[in-house]
Amino acid sequence: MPTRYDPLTAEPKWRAAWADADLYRTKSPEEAGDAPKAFILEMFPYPSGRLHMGHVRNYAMGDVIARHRRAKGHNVLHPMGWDAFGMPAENAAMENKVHPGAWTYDNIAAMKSQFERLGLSLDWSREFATCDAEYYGEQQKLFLKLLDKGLVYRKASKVNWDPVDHTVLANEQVIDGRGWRSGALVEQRELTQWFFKITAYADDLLTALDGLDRWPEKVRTMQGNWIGRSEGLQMRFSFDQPPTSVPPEFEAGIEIYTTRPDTLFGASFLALSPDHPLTKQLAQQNADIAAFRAACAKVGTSEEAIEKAEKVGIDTGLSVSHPFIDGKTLPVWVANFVLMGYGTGAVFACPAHDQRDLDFARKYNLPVRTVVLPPDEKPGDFAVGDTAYVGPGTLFQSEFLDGMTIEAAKSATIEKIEAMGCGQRSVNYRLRDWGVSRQRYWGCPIPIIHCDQCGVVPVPERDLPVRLPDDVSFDKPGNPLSHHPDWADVDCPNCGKAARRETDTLDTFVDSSWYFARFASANDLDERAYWLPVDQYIGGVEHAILHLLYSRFFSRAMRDVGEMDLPSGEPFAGLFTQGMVTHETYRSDDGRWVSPSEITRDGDAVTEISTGKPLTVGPVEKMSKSKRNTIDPDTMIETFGADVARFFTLSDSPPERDVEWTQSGVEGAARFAQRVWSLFDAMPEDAATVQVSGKSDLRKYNHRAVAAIDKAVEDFRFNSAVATLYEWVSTLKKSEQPDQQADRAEGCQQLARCLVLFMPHLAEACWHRIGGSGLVAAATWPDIDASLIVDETVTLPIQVNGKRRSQLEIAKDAPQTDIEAAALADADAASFLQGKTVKKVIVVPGRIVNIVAT
RNA sequence: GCGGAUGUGGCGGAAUUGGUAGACGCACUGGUUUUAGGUACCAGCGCCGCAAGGCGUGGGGGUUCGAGUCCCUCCAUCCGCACCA
Repeated sequence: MPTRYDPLTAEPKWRAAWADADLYRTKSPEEAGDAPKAFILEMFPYPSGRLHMGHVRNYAMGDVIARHRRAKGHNVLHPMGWDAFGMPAENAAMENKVHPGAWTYDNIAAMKSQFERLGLSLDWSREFATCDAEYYGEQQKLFLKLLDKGLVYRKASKVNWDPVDHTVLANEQVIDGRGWRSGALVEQRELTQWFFKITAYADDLLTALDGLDRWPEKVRTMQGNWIGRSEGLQMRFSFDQPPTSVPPEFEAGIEIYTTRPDTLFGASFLALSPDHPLTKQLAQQNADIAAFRAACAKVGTSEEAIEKAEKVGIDTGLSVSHPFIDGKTLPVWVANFVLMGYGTGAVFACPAHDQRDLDFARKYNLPVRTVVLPPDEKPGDFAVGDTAYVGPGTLFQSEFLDGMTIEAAKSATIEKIEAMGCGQRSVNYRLRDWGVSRQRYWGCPIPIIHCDQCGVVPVPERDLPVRLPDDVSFDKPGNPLSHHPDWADVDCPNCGKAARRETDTLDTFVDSSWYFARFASANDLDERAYWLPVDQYIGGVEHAILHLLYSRFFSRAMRDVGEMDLPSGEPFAGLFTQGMVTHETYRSDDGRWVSPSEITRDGDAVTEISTGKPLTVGPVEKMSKSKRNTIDPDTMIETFGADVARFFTLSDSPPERDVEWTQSGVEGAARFAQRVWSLFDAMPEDAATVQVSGKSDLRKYNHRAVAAIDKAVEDFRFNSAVATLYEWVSTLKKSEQPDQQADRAEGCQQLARCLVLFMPHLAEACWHRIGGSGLVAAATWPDIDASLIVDETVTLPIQVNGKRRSQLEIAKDAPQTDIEAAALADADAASFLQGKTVKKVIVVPGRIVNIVAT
């Protein structure tokens, strides 16, 4: 009597069995012996309180890898924790009058129970939350070590101020001029902030990208662009004015940076940023310049502003001397398109060969002088109109550079400037130092005390961790720590006088920049050198720049302060970025978004259940609360079981691409689960003990299926592995002949051990059903008999003039002449050769035969 | 503007050393069983054509005995960065 598999009763039972067996506990290096280590890590979640399908997909992928490695004899570290500091907890505190800590730990408890229902092979013994004082205390120690090493510093700087969240944002957190969380237009403010000196590693962070061969090309490119290295010349233009007209600090001249020193003879003016120190000085004496600066500040950094920003400027009245042309002077302008944050905040403009400079020159009638001659142009004829020439060519109208290529001219110019002593070859990066001060409560306190006498004093190690106070109020905007009545009041550790704690906390990206190292050295074991780097890291591509770059910086910084034995400084040897889980959207006539749980579908027609009215089916989009197109993992688990939910997220699309959640697709996965069960349910109860030999077609198929799944998992082609599982189950179900039963039993033994990566509970039930010993979750990967993978005979397609016409069965090692003869003798092929002369027969052994005839 | 990817049936996708295009799943069609329905099982399913056959991997061109795969070119979509000198 066939039975049905009931995941709701089976899944908790097998999870309990795994827990009893303590299967997923990480072994120490000593216990592991010669077994290779495998640190498999998925980006740890923010404890929002609810798991979403994106989590399920992410952790299902990591679980496949972890289980695969474990089955292949690796010592696996597969931990989980919580990225627990951040704004949502404070928002909850403001809205619901709950303490951020209580809110966070409640969420963690709720999410952990959801996690447990998924049946992931995680070692929870290393769990921590970044808001645990033990964790952030260690982070404070790290901060002080980096401070000591000069990798942390304080400076007054213009910052991105989020007027809604009342906090500072890193450049990376400003998207289109708006705060990445609040969406509010960001303002510029001048504050004293703590910075991590990520630029100290700019060059290494860039060049080391080449070595990250198990990272997606896309991520490496994005990081490369973000770091943005450029090579050029930094040089000084001296003023030709009498000294009195120039502010004293700038008497030496104006420093500029350029990547096109070859165009120096085409220079027509200098342009200063509105925020350049010289501009500020001049603004104090010149009302027009002051007004111009004010106008630029108002434009801000909003999307539209930059989009339309016309190039505007103002003449300072100053002029500088051209370094190579005696008596030639260049006017100095202030221009809105020059950024203070890049290079020196001042440029020389060569309008003929730079579009921005050209736009500006045309507007203000400044000279345009060409110095690079395109190939095929004659010196007399060549001129630029409204489009600058930026292509290749040779130098002309440039004295000693005439006739040189651009590259040669760059070098020659730099050498000459260096010889003249007014500049040098220089490398510039787009990357800025990382501002980490945040005016928030729910973050890691910066372990610093400000003393009127002693200045900035680190909190002594014995006083760490600097704990967050519990008694805080959120009724005022801004930082609750600075509103606290006495938390900040301390005695200076140096002189003992009354002093004040730093009330800023660290950017939460700091918390996630080294958590992997904490996992590696949990339980007071210093196993960092053993476990690091992470062998396989898996997470969303949205972290391609920030989190991954900061982590790479931190690993280097920690290495350099002796916190981590990781010579390369690379924390993640392998990185995989998975796609999102998407769903159709539904909208009612009156514009409401309608949840998938509130609809019925008949073919293409979708109806809202409550109103009975038709809905418009919108585009497939990332699951989000705002579009109401989310599917709740809990509901799925209660309906189909965790295995089916996990399986579906891996089955339909390649893992790096988005997967569309569909009801019918999930039902297909659920049907598959039942088919698997019915296969095993029809097997003898001792099928797991059957041993076979021989070379039947079914045995060959079984062993090839194992090999195919092995390879697909290895290559992150989970959807292909799933396809093989489907096919394999169908093949085994059809193998009903009496003489196939032993081989079928072997296939089932192997299938259970492959399936356990994807549907661990079901695989366990199947394994048990056929009398498998122990737990299949603890079983080793099936051995493959290599002799079964290769065929003695092969089926070769026969092509005539490149089109497949027939096929032939022939011994694998048949000589080419035999194959050729067999192909020419083939009746089907012959019918296509009538009236033609065979010119040539191409035999690719084991692949194909192609008869060329005319 | 710069950089990166992607483009294959009605849909998601497979084909990963240049060698049988469309595996597997979804949807759909027909059938069997049971039934109130779902379930389960069998068969079919790129396009044109009665067939023989022809045509087919975004468009066009090329290399090759042979191209989804390599080269050139154009188009479309998505993602990232964006006044970086």
